[in-house]
Amino acid sequence: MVQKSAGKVPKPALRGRGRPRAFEPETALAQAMDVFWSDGFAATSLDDISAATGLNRPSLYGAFGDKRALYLQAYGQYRKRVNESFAPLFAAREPLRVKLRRILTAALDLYLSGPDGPRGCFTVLSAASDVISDPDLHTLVSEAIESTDRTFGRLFAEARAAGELPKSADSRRLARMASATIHTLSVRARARVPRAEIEPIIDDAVVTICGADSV
Amino acid sequence: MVQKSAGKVPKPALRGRGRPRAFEPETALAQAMDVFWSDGFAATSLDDISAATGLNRPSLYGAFGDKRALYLQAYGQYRKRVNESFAPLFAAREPLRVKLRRILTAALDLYLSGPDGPRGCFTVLSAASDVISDPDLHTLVSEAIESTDRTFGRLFAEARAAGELPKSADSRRLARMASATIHTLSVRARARVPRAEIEPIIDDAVVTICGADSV
DNA sequence: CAATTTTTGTACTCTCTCGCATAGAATAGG
DNA sequence: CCTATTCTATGCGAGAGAGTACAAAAATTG
Repeated sequence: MVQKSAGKVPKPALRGRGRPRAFEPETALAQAMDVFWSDGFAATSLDDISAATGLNRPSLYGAFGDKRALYLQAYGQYRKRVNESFAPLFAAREPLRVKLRRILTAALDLYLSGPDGPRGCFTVLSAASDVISDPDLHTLVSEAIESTDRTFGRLFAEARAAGELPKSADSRRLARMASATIHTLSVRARARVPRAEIEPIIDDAVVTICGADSV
Repeated sequence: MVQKSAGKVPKPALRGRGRPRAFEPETALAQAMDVFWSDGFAATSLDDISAATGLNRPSLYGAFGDKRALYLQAYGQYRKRVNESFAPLFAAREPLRVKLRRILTAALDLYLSGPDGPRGCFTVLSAASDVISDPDLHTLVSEAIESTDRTFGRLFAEARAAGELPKSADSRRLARMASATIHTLSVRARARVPRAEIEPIIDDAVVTICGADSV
């Protein structure tokens, strides 16, 4: 079996004694993530992942452990990638109103993306999964939710300090509302609500959080 | 096998020719709903449902059809029951602020309830499920989301007509925000966020929608 | 080149699960 | 009382799925 990705050669660095891996774990994990993200933990078989990655099951076990461990690592990679791709949007030097709109629109783009239709937010899906009763996944998901709240909270706190929000603004409260927007975007995207019906929600959130000013 | 419910005797009305049912379909459906609601479609086996209802699989097939049909009917019953239990809250003659708080609190109560920990909203779970690609379930879930939006929309339109909201209020926009609150409550409840950390979100929503007035 | 180590691929086992076939039980009609 | 009809219960069969054993392959080290 051969990994189904571009002909990237696995980094030869740090190779040990035996036969070298014929695949990049990062790539395989990304491909596994795609399947779990579409179908969820229970409905995804290791054969599905084997097909998606081009690896056979023993290689998957050798590299990642059992199905549960693989899911946790795939979800971990999702969080890492999402954090990396959103960080510049949060750090941008733009008016709050513009920045918030860009962030929410990027989230909607992400949730509507997918090879076989919209997939929503992997964190929301993981919370909905039956595996949420697993303590390790529960920890990851809780952290993800809190992290989103905190990241929005910092954004609004800084905006208030910069005079973009009234002094009376409660940054944690605004952050919870932004997170709520994220969650409703995910639910509606996954439910295949047409994009045109979802986009007004972004307007709602921007107006509610930043005020009904012009522009 | 005997149905595991209180000793309710099945209604003898409308019985046909052959051997009568030894169980009430409504009760069995409610028990099946409980299992699906906790674990989702894929992670629930018919043996799980058989154990929960006390019926054996052929009886389930005879009464409801296959697993997918059973899920659809269980979810249908969920919607029916939820609609029935929330209707009086929407119809109550109370100030909007009080009414909205009662509705959102009842939703949170529902989402935190469950024999084995909080379960969230069945509609959100169904949207997150892999079965959302099934056209029939997709239709039911879309209807449920729209129905919630519309019900809140009517509430706010009437409140505006009664002078409880400013004439400038956009009832559909406010309805989307109330639905977003519902969705974030579900996600956080299912993720086992402690109730005390979720409740402020209800305050946020009431303030955002009804204004920051006293009381 | 031989020995060692690690990965790969095939094939296997064991369990779970869906759906159904079939026989027995309970009821209504004649 | 006998037959037709409908439900219950045991259990089968085919298949999917998770995890692993084992041998072959590919690399490093001496």
